[in-house]
Amino acid sequence: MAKHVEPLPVAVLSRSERKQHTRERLREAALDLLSRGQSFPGLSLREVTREAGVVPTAFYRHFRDLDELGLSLVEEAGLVLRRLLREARQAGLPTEDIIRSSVRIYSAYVRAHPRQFRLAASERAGGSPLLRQAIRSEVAHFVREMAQDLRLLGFRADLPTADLELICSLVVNTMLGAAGEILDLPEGQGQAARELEERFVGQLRLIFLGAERWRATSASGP
Amino acid sequence: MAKHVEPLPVAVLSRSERKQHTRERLREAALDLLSRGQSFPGLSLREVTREAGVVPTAFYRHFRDLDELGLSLVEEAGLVLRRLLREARQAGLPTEDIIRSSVRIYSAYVRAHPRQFRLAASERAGGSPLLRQAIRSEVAHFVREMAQDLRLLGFRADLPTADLELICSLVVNTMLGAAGEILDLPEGQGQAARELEERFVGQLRLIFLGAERWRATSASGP
DNA sequence: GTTTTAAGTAAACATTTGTTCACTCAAAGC
DNA sequence: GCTTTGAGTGAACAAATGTTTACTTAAAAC
Repeated sequence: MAKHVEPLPVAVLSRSERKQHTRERLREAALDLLSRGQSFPGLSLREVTREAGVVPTAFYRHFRDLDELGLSLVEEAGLVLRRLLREARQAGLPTEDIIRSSVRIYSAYVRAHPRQFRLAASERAGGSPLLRQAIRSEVAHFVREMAQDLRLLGFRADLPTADLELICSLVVNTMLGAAGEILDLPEGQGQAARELEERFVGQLRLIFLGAERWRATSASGP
Repeated sequence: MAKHVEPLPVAVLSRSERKQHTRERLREAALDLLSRGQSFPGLSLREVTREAGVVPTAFYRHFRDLDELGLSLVEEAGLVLRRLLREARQAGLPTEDIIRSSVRIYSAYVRAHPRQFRLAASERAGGSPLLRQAIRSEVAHFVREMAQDLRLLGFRADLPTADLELICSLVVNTMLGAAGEILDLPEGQGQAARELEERFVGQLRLIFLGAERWRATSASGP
């Protein structure tokens, strides 16, 4: 008749700390379910609370409904994305083959944050209209930052910002598409992973090849 | 006390015709729900049968479960996609600005088959693993056909097929992404639609600019 | 030390879900 | 014409869903 295993030394936590902790558990639970093949509109509130080890009604102490939880997850995914950019910025430009090494780094980063990338990649087009819109807005934000970075790097300094953003938007679309496929690889498929990476490298190369020859659109003049 | 409105002159149909007809109603119902904001994993069997005007149990006379229905929808979407290619082939090359006019045609085609394109665009990354895989396979098929078409048109005749497919895969990714956004436009937003189209045209231009300069990968030699 | 507050619990609810079973009844097969 | 077949019905089920309502109980406020 073991009643209840005390999950953690709980007494040391303040009330608000405890609250934030279960809130986190709920978010984690949803993320786990999502990366276990579920998709967001297929989630149920009770499922999430069950996974979090919490009674269903406790959910309402933290979120109005599942959509609100989802939005907070999207926000976090946006942070993860932008952190990627920041790290890439600090790493500076590698010497040799910049695209290939970027893809390697990106690939590792995706695998290090599978749940956020799966969320971003798979609910970007599917899912509830609310989440979709939120993700689009995060992606747009990311694209703007990336374009700004290209500008700081002096890449195609002659182009107007809108053109740089057009290029970056293409890159990001390709990146997120690749993320979805990377995460679908049945782990340990080294060969398939390498082919995928090869294609990804090729596509980015193609894009930048186009970007180098790109001539400014007429949008900059009256 | 109106019992039941006789929906159609039913007596003239043979048994198998009637069966195929309700099967079609079920598929139509699912497509309608999907393009009304629902996503596939959020669909319920009863919901579909309700929309189709049929009792829930009738569903099992046509499909084992929702996944089977979904697969048949994906198959149809694949047909629609490939029909697009065939029509483009017959239309031949327009004289002036080939990319812009292609985008116009594509855009109209997407709006003419919104449900199939929404399915393809939104369940390609999200949704159930089964549907996702099926859609990926349809898309791959489409990419191969498109590459073959480029070959027949004499575009970059020097490149190996794998490279043409790499290019086409990039194009198709961009196309499907654009389809998702086109369908999300709150109808009547002419300005937004034009901006979207402009970006779409730009990205394709960029891709083909890169494709023209592309140099064959080393994969062709031993 | 007493009172207040609020995170989490427990029970109960009205719906909705997927699936079963036995049934009708009209077309198809003979 | 009689029999067989099978698409669609209707009732019933166990299970799961979202949400409300009243409750415990320990930290926070005084």
